[in-house]
Amino acid sequence: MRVDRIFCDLPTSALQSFENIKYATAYPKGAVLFVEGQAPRGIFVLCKGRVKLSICATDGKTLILKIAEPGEVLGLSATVSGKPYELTAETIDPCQVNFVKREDFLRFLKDQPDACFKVAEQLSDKYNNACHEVRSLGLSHSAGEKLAKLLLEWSSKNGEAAKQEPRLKMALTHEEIAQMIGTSRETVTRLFADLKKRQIVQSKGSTLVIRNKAALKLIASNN
Amino acid sequence: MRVDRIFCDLPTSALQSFENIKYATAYPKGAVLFVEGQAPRGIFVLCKGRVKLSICATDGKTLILKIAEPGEVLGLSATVSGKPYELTAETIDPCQVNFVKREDFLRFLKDQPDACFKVAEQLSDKYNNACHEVRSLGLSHSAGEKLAKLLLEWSSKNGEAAKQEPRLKMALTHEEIAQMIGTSRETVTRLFADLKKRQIVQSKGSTLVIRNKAALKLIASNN
DNA sequence: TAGAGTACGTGATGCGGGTCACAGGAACTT
DNA sequence: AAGTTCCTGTGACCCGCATCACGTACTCTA
Repeated sequence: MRVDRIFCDLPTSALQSFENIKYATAYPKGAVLFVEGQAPRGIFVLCKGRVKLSICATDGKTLILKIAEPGEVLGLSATVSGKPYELTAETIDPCQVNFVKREDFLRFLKDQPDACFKVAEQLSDKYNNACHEVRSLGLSHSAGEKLAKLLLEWSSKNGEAAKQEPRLKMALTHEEIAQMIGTSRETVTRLFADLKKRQIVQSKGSTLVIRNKAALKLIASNN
Repeated sequence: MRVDRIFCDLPTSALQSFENIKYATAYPKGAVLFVEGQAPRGIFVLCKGRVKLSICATDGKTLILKIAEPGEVLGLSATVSGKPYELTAETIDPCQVNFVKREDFLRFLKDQPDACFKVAEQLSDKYNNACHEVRSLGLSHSAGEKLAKLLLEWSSKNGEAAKQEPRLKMALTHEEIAQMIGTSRETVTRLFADLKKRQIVQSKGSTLVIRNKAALKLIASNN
């Protein structure tokens, strides 16, 4: 039942030393694991619950980069490089987290080459995601396009991938969705209204049904 | 005279094995090292010259992420993770490059824990940069703000950091600058015109003089 | 059951900046 | 010296969407 999957296929000796340095912790909903700009204290392996990762500007404007799910390692790059956390992590569910102090973690990496390689892989993944984010922010123009992409991405995560009329429960407010695609709350509302009018989606209570996946893909790709 | 600085403070045994797997190569100006979407062939350690890193949309719109300088390792994350290159690398000077094949490099990492840690650090740095890019794309609004930031960044790299009237030679066209800050060529032209009219910068031939650094910082920060 | 707080829906308005179109300049070719 | 090609400058136009300013609905607490 290991949830810190990143290290789970390591030799047992390595697993053991990881067990020795980790602190199992629980956080309530709305807790802040770390804030952008802080000196790195260590890594947080998310075992249960979801964590919102965001950056924000001086004027309060916020951009949500992703919602982290169990299995992810948070604060990894800052901890490795020693530079400040580059984003803010805040729980949006009650969470179960394994924390490892920076010094302990660095020592662990020096001692366990296999773990070090795993970390490199993790970091590559994170970099990849960041590049996708850059692409969508820098090249996708219309807000509608980004919303369509987001909906498709969600539907593919929910195990509803295959169905041609995927359902997904909207766990986020319009405000938060707006912060994910870098637009305003009102625009998100209007976009949803438009999608409904065009019969592309349909909302039943708090779940959203994608009635016309093809049309949504058309909006997402290209113009 | 080691230019692949990332590995230069490794034990000599590690250095030696790196020497054995690297291919020293020269590229002319305008050569393409790799293209986004390609399967990773390996890493490119840039020793001399500059390389333009960009992503581009289906419609041809391009975003320049950065201009890599000697000492940087290109294609690292793709090579480590095995996923496709996430961006395109194209030389803009004649370049001297050390190439290492993916399999050789992975074996090298497995054998040399110290190198592996260095790589993790490198990846963290890259991730950091990507986060800054995301921040500037997602939160900085006006094109003017981004241009000001870019100019300040350049002036600080040129050893002209301290001077209060830094000079910098414009090696890029307006078109390329536009692609760096995600705007159109015409907007860049207009922004420069405006900065000149307001006596903030001044151009002498192909070099640009920043006459009012404070004003430029004001534009860059905040609004 | 009233009131407060938070999310949603929608019109009116205005600005940033993308796009088009064209006119000088500068630099390289033959 | 004339032609090509690439860069720069500038005006006109217009569209997406941020912002403001409401009104409505739903939930939570007292």
